[in-house]
Amino acid sequence: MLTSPAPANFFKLAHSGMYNLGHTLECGQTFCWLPWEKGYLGVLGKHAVYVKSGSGYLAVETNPGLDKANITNYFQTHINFEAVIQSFPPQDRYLQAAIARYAGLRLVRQDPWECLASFLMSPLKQILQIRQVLMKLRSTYGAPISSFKKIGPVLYAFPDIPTIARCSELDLRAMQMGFRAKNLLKTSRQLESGLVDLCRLETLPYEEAKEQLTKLHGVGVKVADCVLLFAYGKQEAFPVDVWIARALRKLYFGRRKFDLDRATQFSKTHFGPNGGYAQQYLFHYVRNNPEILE
DNA sequence: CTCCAGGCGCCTT
DNA sequence: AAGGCGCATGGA
Repeated sequence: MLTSPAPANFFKLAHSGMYNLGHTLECGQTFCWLPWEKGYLGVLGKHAVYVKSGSGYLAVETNPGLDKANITNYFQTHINFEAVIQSFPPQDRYLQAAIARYAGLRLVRQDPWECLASFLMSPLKQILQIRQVLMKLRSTYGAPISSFKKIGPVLYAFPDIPTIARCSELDLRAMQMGFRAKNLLKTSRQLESGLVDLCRLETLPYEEAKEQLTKLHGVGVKVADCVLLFAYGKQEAFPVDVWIARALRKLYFGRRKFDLDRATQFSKTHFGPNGGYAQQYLFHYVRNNPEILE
């Protein structure tokens, strides 16, 4: 019997406000989407996904197994995006410039384990290298996925916690992750032992969820904030990395004393409860226009 | 060649 | 409590 191409399901996700897929999928919140034809090719759970922009909607093509709720949850097409943008201080010319330049950059809602493992790779590594490490991890330890695209890259699911936990540190180092191998391995084993329950964090307020995440080896406040923002939708999470620290210092603090606590406090009073969204705009803005910080 | 990358844990004072 | 230091690897 001849194998026919895997069937595909189609979804149309309407959204209000702008939605720029390029800015959204290449701003550094996620690492494994591939530009493909006129959209992006990626994986949600165990399923291949192809997404492209329409006028006022996202057109999504998947192989069977994902329903519309799964996909909507990832792309967050249901949120009131205009309200988020309008919650920011109108007199902040830097943030407003970032919002204008990268209009339609959205936060998505990632799988917590994949997001956590991804940002465990981030310390002292460039985004390009993070992508490469994660792609190699997927193709080595992830389950291959049948794509509905006749021609295209082979896709792999993100390896689950037990799969990583069974690896040795040397196995993981072979993925070029260097000293981060121990952090990923130890965290996977801590999660398997039940030290932290990633599912339960969904129900906890921001501060308590952060306390849980930072119990994991290799997870400090920055990585925890990324996971809280990008996987749990805690929009008050404000990850302070080298770029954001530079931006805040240069653009907002002037000669005032700067440290992590002051930065966090500033994010609350200046940007408000959607500070994480502002952070991602500023991050993408200064990273792509570093002359702003000169 | 040197410098730096979406930091963190651990060790000193 | 606060500050210093090493860490793997590769791109610029």
